[in-house]
Amino acid sequence: MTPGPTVLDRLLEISELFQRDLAREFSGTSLTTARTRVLWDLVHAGPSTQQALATRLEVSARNVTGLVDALEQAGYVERSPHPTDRRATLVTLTPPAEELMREMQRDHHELSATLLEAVPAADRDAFLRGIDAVAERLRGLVAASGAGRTAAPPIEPVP
Amino acid sequence: MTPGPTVLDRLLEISELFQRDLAREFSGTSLTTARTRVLWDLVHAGPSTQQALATRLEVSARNVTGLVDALEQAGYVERSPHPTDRRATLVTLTPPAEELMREMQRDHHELSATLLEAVPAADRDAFLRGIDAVAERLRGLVAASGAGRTAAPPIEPVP
DNA sequence: GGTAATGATGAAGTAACATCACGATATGAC
DNA sequence: GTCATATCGTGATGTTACTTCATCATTACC
Repeated sequence: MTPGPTVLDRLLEISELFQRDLAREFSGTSLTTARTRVLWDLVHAGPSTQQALATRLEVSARNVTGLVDALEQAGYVERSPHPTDRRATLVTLTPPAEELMREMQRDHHELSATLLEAVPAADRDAFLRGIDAVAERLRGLVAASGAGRTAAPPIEPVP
Repeated sequence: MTPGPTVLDRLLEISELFQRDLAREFSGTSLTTARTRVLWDLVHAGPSTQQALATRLEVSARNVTGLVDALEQAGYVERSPHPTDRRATLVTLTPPAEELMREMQRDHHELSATLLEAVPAADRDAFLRGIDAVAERLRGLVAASGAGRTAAPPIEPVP
């Protein structure tokens, strides 16, 4: 039906471009996508136990230990004993990391604006509605366990 | 300025949902995102040397060796000697893998249609123009080496 | 016909995950 | 109070996706 690239193609391309850009920005520093997710979460949630981080980031607690290890060693984050629970550790952003995150947020908004500027003024409202609609639909599909498959290998040839 | 989630937020969310869906579809099979990229490329490019795959997928030749190893073992792909260059190996999709890829393409188009259906009919044209515009702008930013940073850590605190 | 580029792979290393086992602590039942 | 049980962090171990570097064919060039 659709001749050229489909919506999906475009969206996937955009995804890929984001990842590529992200990765390149970090190359050279000790930051990575996964570690930055931790920082980003701490900005929004404030000092947290590793367990809380694991839950919110939807990764194993063991993995968080490793990520925090790296972030702590690079000075982005500090571990301190939890005031009431002696099993737990509180992870907190260091001041330089907080400053860095503020900068990231500025860049984030700036890029958002730049991207929106690229779409013709007359189309903007419709575009925003469209994005929201697509995001919501996709959210629904993903939640509905596999209803929406980006691609699906139902058979395993010659296993 | 913008109160709720920005365009960027939405786009990033969509990226994440895609990845999540993809990964879940593959869980249980021996397919992964990276391996599927190889299959996908072979569909479009036909039988290829590993070198060609490495170039097109923008990964190291060594990595391709590993990916093809896994795909070959699972029966998705076959290695054969290159007819004229005895150094090279030709990688070809097996018939079951070809069938699988056809199915994936069908699903791909179907999902694309489903997503587009989610946006109000009156907004569709503007939405498509918007997506294209954003993709192009982003492509430009990424190409212009770091002009568009999704996030940027210019300093390395306490290294 | 000898040197240089090229194709695939072994070796070794990193990052992001996962699971499992374990020790330290909290908590809730009795 | 005490004791079983659940929870928090981490060591050990394994997988996947990558990388670079070295090696070994083979091919291409002068």
